[in-house]
Amino acid sequence: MGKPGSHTIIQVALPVPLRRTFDYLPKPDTPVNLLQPGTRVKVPFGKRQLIGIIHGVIPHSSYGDDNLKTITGLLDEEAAFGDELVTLCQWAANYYHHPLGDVYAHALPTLLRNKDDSWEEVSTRWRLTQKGRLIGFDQMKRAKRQIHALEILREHPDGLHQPLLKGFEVEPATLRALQDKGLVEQHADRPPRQHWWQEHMLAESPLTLNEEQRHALQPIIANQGFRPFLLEGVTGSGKTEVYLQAIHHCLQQGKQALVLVPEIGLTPQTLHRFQHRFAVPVVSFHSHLSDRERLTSWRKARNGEVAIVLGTRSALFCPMENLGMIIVDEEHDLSYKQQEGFRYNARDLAIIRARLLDIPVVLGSATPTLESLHNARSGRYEHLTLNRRAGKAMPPHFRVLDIRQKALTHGMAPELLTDMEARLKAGRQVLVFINRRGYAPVLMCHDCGWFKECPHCDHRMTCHANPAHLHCHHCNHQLAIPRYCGNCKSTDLRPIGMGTERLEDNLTALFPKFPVIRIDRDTTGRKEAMSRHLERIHSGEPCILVGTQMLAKGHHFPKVTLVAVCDIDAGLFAADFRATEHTAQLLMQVAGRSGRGADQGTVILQTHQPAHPLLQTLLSEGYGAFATELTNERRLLGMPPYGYLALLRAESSDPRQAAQFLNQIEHWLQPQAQALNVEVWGPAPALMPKKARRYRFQLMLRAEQRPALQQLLKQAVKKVEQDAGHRLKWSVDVDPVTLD
DNA sequence: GACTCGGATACA
DNA sequence: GTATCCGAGTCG
Repeated sequence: MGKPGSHTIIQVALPVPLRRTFDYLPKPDTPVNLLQPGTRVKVPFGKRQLIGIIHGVIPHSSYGDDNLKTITGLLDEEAAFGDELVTLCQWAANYYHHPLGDVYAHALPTLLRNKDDSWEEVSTRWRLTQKGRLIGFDQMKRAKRQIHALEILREHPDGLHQPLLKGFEVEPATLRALQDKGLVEQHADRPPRQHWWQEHMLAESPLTLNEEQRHALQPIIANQGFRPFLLEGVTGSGKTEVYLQAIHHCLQQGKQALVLVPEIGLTPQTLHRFQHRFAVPVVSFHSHLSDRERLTSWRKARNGEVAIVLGTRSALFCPMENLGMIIVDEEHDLSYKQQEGFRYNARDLAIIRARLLDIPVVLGSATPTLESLHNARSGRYEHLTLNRRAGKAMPPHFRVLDIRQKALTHGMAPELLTDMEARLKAGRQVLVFINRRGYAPVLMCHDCGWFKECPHCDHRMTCHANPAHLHCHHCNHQLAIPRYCGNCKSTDLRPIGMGTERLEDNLTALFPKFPVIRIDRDTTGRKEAMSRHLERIHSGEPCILVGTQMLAKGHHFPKVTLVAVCDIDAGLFAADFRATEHTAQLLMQVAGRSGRGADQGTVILQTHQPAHPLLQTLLSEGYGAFATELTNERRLLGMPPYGYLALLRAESSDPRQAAQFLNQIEHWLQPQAQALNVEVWGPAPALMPKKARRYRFQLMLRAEQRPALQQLLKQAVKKVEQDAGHRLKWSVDVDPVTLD
């Protein structure tokens, strides 16, 4: 065990927006083998003390060995990250062109990022010293409390924890006094780790798989080593059962499993399903946990105390002692991509992590992204399909309802209302989907057409009724409802268009005998609110569910036999080139909510574009054919999956500064871009040019090959880092999922 | 990102 | 002469 000599320099990655590491000297007596990459250290940085991560150990610093400061201390005896996570973070920092220290910071639970306590669970016990065991009480004079404490501790030779001692009426002050006399001492010990492994893993017997499911499961469990699978299964085809059995197989090999789910897909039901199936411990890992809870889950996963981690995006970085399989459910879901700061895609990093560990990874979806389908069709992923709904459930029946020239009641055609009424009277439930929160998307002056725009964004304010106010959904700005027009002073202001709140009101008026349950971000703000709604729905009473895409994900409503999509048209003509893909995915998701019980479900789509080719292909030939068509379109445009994109965004409070800056970058970049065969477009205003008082512009980079794009990005980021002033906020987005 | 420094500006 | 704001530079 060597001591650090003059040839030991530690490179530390710090949580600052700088794309380099900083060199430090270790403390003189630190054993070199403790200086492992991934270990947390506290270091002086300017006037501050920061927590950083050891990146590596080198013999000499290019900064000059004599110019270095010495670290304040090592925080962990064992690296917080395992080797594979260190490599994963480095890979990600490199690929997403994000500062390494910040990547590490994202991968650590908050408590470890900001506090310098150890991640090891250490509890201290008070116990007697040799002197304390031998001392006679007559020597203690009048210290009655101290004698009492010594008596208690003599009865407990292994020592006692502070809280227990409190129960024996021993105060901390007394203990400290005894400690000063050398009669008692604190002894740190680690509670014994309870390893998850046990003979019987299952708490309930697995369902019997149908032939399709068996065919899908077989290659996953037969596989040794790294292999990505795309499990494409229509809603209700029993993907989860395949996951569960694949995981069971993995556990039997003595290995843990990591399951990623979308942000709003991690319902208590999902967790319960896993916990009911397995007798071994399952923990969840998501943003609703407190910092302390997150640390506990993290530690248990790291120590091998749990068999399965079920979590959202950030769970990808959960250290696991012996990970054997990763599953990414609903892989098309946008929430896998972080949309600010470190803009990573957890689905893509899951593939990388699996490759580093040489284990299988399963991406599952009813509506895979074009990228994943492309990878599957080209053989990079193994393509597994489930086309039949499991059990008795039948595929839903789609009906396109042409609403051109039709008289609509609150945006709903007469046929739709008749159908709804019939189903409700037959004791069924109906789901009405509308992807707009609030009462109405705009409050407009009937005399002159004026409406209130958000003072900070290029966007109209959404009208909310309960409580009554105007709300900007982009920057959260809120205002009272104006009493008269800001232009002509007329008092005739009218809500135009339909949101969930208004639809709820209207449906309550139309169907007074049936409850209307609205589910959107505004009605599920509190933790229990959602589960209360869900309980009511699952009680099975006939009712109408009104909601946004929150309703579309992960839930199972056996009594719903009709799903109505009020307005699909908006999604068909959005500016973002991925909008049609996302609309189709959402549509299939919503449709999947119906008829999951024994009755066949119906999906009614109201549209002014009944002949729209997307709708035609999607409904008559299914998602696969639709995806093929859209992929061919993308091929002609050179867009993903036939090309790779990156965005260089910049925003400033000055309307011109960001555009000018990007213009400069674009000029500087152009010659190199041409040499690398990368196209640089822009700068163009972002889809929402003004958001939260800032003016936003972006450069788009497109390449046929990833390496060329990466190489250009590297140069671009270096240049931007050099040139961008402090007033300018900028970011890189590799493989953006939205252009906004 | 947090912090310091120094020059420019404002004010008594 | 002193207080204050802002941009630039630095962090090992």
